[in-house]
Amino acid sequence: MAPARTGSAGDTAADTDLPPAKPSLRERKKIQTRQAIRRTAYRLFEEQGYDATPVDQIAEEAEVSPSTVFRYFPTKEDIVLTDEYDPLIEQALRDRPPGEPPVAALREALYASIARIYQADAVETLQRIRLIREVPALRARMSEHSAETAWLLRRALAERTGRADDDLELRIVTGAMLGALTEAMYAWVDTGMSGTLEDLSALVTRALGVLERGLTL
Amino acid sequence: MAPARTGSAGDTAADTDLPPAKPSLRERKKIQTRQAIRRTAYRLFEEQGYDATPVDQIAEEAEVSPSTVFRYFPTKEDIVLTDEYDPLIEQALRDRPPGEPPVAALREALYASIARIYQADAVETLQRIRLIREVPALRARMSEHSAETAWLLRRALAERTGRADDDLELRIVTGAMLGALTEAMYAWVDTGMSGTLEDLSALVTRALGVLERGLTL
DNA sequence: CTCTCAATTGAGAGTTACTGTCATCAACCT
DNA sequence: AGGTTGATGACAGTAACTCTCAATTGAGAG
Repeated sequence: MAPARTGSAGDTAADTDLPPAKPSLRERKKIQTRQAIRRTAYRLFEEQGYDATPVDQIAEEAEVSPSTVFRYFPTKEDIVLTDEYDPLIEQALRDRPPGEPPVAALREALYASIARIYQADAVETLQRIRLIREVPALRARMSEHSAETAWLLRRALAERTGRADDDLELRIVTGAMLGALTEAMYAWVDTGMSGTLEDLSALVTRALGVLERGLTL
Repeated sequence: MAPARTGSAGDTAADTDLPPAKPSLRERKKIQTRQAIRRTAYRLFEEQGYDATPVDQIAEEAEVSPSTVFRYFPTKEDIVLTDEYDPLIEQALRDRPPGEPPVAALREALYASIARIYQADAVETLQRIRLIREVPALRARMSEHSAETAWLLRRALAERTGRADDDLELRIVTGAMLGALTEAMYAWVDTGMSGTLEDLSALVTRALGVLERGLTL
């Protein structure tokens, strides 16, 4: 559910490959506001807990009106859940050689993506994952989000296998992958997620390994 | 998330195997009220849609106060989502011979359970599934519920494999299974779920087959 | 049968997440 | 500078809950 890069600039002539050229004052202000809201929210969630933090308070401390908060994030949950990872994973998956078997391709694509996401903002990423894990409402919405990721994944796999994208086997494969990876992620959080990046990659390897071995124990 | 069989009678002496003996006037009224609310709600959801049906209206047409509705179902979503399937599946899984490999055991357990659930109230079951599929809020909560089912499944598999119930491989296996099965169920609904029971069983077979074959396509 | 106790219920007030409208104000374009 | 457009804030409204308290009703004792 990426924010779809708020309209305007670039993309008209040859793709210059430098979108962060100078997004116009307006755009910059929007980004600032968005960041202010999210940062304030994360801080308050940390201090008081998610449920105990009303949107009005977030608005007040972020120096915007409640209306504005809802303009930027349709729901309170979205403040935590909105991300731009999906296109990243999708791209990484497309970059894999066509011959590669699906599970292997996904594994490699994930390695690349995880590293990137993690580097972008490690602290906030961890905070996010912890929140998602601990707040039921967020966990619920998250798995909804996963369903969309599954769909995207399916389309990518459909392309590389030449199957229809509503193919049953394909659906099952992506469903299983997502299920396994989600579980692996939660397991990672349970371990205290201290080792961070390496551990997470190792978990992904083990998870996909189990799948490849036909779920034998 | 079974309602835990509302307290009182039976179970004190030898288990007489007839719990529906005579649950006392009070208990019977409670069951009636619960049914009235749920039935009314399902009817209204059918007529007007889930989102367009306020709890107050359900209360009014079910001849109870709004407070009472919330006493019986903590959230509006629970009116649709509350079920008692989990213990059923758990039992069916425990009834399988200990030597059987996990995936096969689950398959057989599911066959038995699906048949039972379906026979209990086919119409309402279909209505439920359709609602869960179509209303985002319900889908989200449902996957939350699945997480609990996964945990239960994990405990059962932990027992029969002698592994710890927080074993990583075990988590991954159950996660993958649930993911695959959920996807299969949605696929079933997508096909118009006309063939109903047989089709569903066939889908389960195919889903678990894919898992056993290591997600090869 | 009645009296007491505990559980169930309904009424009402309050909180919070959202939605929609409208006037204001600031950035963009000419 | 001046008109247009997009962002913002104030406000009113809805609906899902939550809490509290008083009235009712079934359960069990005498």
